[in-house]
Amino acid sequence: MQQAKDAFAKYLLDKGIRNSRQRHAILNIFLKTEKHLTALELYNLVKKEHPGIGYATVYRSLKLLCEAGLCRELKFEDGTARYEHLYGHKHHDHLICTSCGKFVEIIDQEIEGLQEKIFKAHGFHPQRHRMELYGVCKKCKK
Amino acid sequence: MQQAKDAFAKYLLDKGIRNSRQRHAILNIFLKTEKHLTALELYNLVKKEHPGIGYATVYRSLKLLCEAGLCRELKFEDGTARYEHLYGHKHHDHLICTSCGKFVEIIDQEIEGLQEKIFKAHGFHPQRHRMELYGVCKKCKK
DNA sequence: TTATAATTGATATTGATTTTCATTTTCAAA
DNA sequence: TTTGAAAATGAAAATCAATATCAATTATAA
Repeated sequence: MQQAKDAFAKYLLDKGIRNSRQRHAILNIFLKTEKHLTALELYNLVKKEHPGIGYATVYRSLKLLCEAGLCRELKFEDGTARYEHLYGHKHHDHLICTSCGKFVEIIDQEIEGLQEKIFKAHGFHPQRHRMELYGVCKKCKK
Repeated sequence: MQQAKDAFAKYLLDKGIRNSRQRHAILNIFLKTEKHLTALELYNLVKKEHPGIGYATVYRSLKLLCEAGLCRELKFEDGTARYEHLYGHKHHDHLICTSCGKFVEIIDQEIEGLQEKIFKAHGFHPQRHRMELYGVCKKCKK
C-alpha cells in the first residue's frame, strides 16, 4: 500500500500536480477498500471520514488515479463505471456473478495467446482488450 | 431481410404489440444499415425518410428489436451504446480499430471453449460473455 | 360506428458525469 | 514572514444520453 502511495506521489511530482490533503485522503480510502467501487460508493466512504470533501473532488481524483496507473475504470453492461485497483495487480479479466455481483479476477494465458493470434490474423496492432464472463456463482445457484 | 421482418412481425403478434408504421419504418432502416449504429445515428437516418418520427420512438423501437432478438445493445468503453444486427449473425465478439472505428466480428471456438472451462473451474453457471479486442488496423497503422 | 387500448412525439425528468467559478490553499520568491 | 501567482477545492450549474410522462392520435375489434 505504501508502494502505491509512493507511486502516486511520484506521478504527481513528475506532473507538477500537488499532493493535496484531499487527494491523499481519497487515495487512502481507495487503497484500503479492495472492491470494485463506483464513484458514488467511494464518495460515501470518503464522506464518513472527511465530511468536507466534495463529489467533484472524488471524481477528479479517480481520474488522476487512473492516469497515474493506480486504478482502472471499468464500464459494465448496466452502464455503471466501477474503479478497480491496478497497483500490484497483473492484467486480468473478470468473472462476474449476475445474481450477487461477486467479482473474480481471471488470468488465462491460453486465452491471451489466442487473442494475440486474432490480432495478428487481422493485421491489427494490439492495444488492449476486455473480457467479462457473466454467470451465476456457486452460492447463488443453490 | 424479409426473414428478419417476419420474425419481428411474429414477435409483435405474439406479444399483442402493434406493428405500427413507425416501427416498420425504423426496422427497415435498421436492417438496411449494416453498421453498429448509436440510437442517435439511427434516428438521424430515420428522420431523412420520415421526418415525423421522434427520438423517443426510435429508442423504444430499438428496445423492442432487442427483445425480439433482432438486435443487441453493446456498451463500449467510451460509454456509448451501439446496436448491432443479430438476425442471421452467430454469436460473436469484436475486434475494433481505435483509430478508424472499424468493427470486425470474431468467432473463435477455442476461446469459447476456454471460457466454458473458466466458468466450470469457478463453479459458475455460464450465462453470457463479452470480449472486445482493441487495436490499430492495417490501414491506420501505415 | 364507437369504445377501448396502444402508440406516438414533444417535452420533462432522471442520473451520472463534467464543467464552471468564486473561494481557498499552496508554494516560491522577495 | 509576507505576498502574489497558480493550483485545487466545493457547491452549483451544465451536459448528455436515456427514460418517463402525457395529451393527442391511431388502430382494433365489438
